[in-house]
Amino acid sequence: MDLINNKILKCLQENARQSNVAIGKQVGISSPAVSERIKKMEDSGILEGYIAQISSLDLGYQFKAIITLRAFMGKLKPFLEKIQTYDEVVNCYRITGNENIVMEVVLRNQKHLEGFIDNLIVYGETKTQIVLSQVVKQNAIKPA
Amino acid sequence: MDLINNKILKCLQENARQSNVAIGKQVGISSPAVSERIKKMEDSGILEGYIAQISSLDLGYQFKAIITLRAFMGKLKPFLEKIQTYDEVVNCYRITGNENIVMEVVLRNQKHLEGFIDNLIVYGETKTQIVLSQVVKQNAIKPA
DNA sequence: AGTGAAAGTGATATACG
DNA sequence: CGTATATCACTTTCACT
Repeated sequence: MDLINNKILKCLQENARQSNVAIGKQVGISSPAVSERIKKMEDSGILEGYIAQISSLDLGYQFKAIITLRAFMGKLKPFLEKIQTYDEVVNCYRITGNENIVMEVVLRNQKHLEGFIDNLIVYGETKTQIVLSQVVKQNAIKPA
Repeated sequence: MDLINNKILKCLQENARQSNVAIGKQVGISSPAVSERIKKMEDSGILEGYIAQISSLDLGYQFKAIITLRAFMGKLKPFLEKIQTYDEVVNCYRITGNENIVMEVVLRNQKHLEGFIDNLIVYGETKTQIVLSQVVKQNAIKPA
C-alpha cells in the first residue's frame, strides 16, 4: 500500500466503472500496472467489490428507515438468520450497547413499513427512525 | 423500467465493473442495447454511480461506529455544514425522532474515536455504538 | 428499441528494462 | 515493479430492421 494504490482506491470510489487507462492517467502509471495493482488489492481483500449506487426512490421505495432492535433473550441468533431473507434490508450491523442491531431498510409505503416491523416483533423491541435526507453521500474511505 | 432493466441493475449491484457484453449475455440482449439502457438509467437518476467497496479494517481503521446525534437548539444547521468536512464519516442521514442525525464512521483507534466525539460535543448530545460485525452486507435493492 | 458490423479504444499476456 | 508491444476483447457509432 503506497501513494499510488491510495490514488487508485480514490478513483475507484469515485467511479468504479472507469477504465484502467483512465485511472492510469490520473495516477501516473500505465494501464497494465493499474490492472496488476487492482488485482493484488482484490486478492488481498482491500478491494471487496464494485457496486452500483441506486436511487431507492426512483425504484419505487417511498422511504428509507433506520431500525434498531433490542433482541429478547435467546432471540438474537434466530434473528441473525432470518434477517438474511428480507429484501428490504440494505445493510445491517451488530453493535455494542443496549440495542443489539441497527439496520437500514427500504420501504414502499406505510403499510409495507408496518408489515416489516410486525415481522421483527417476535425477535425483540424495535425503534424506527425514518430517513429525511442523506446528509453525507457514501463518502470515500481514505487511508488511515 | 422493465424486466430487462431490473436484471441489468441486479448485475451492476453484484459487480459494477463487469463489461456490457457480460451483462448482455446474462440478460439476453446485445452489448449496444445494454449500453443504451444503462445510459438512460444514469440520465434519469436511477443509477447514481458506481463505487468500490473497501475493507476499512485492511485500510487501517480498527473499528466502525454508529453515532447518533441529538442537536442542541440552533446547532443542526452548522452541524450539517461541518460534517461534510470529516473524512471519518462514511454515511450520514437526517432522521425523524428525538435524535436528528445518524452516521456511520470509521476510526483508527480509541484515541481517534475520543477526538472525533469531542468535535461533535458542541453540536449536541451523542450516542456511540461500536460495530461488532456486519450482518447483512450491502444488499442489492430490488425493484419495488 | 434492438441487431449486426466496422472502426476506435481498452484489456491482457508476454518480453524486456 | 515497471514499461512496451502485440493480440484479443470490448465499446461505440451507424445503417437497417
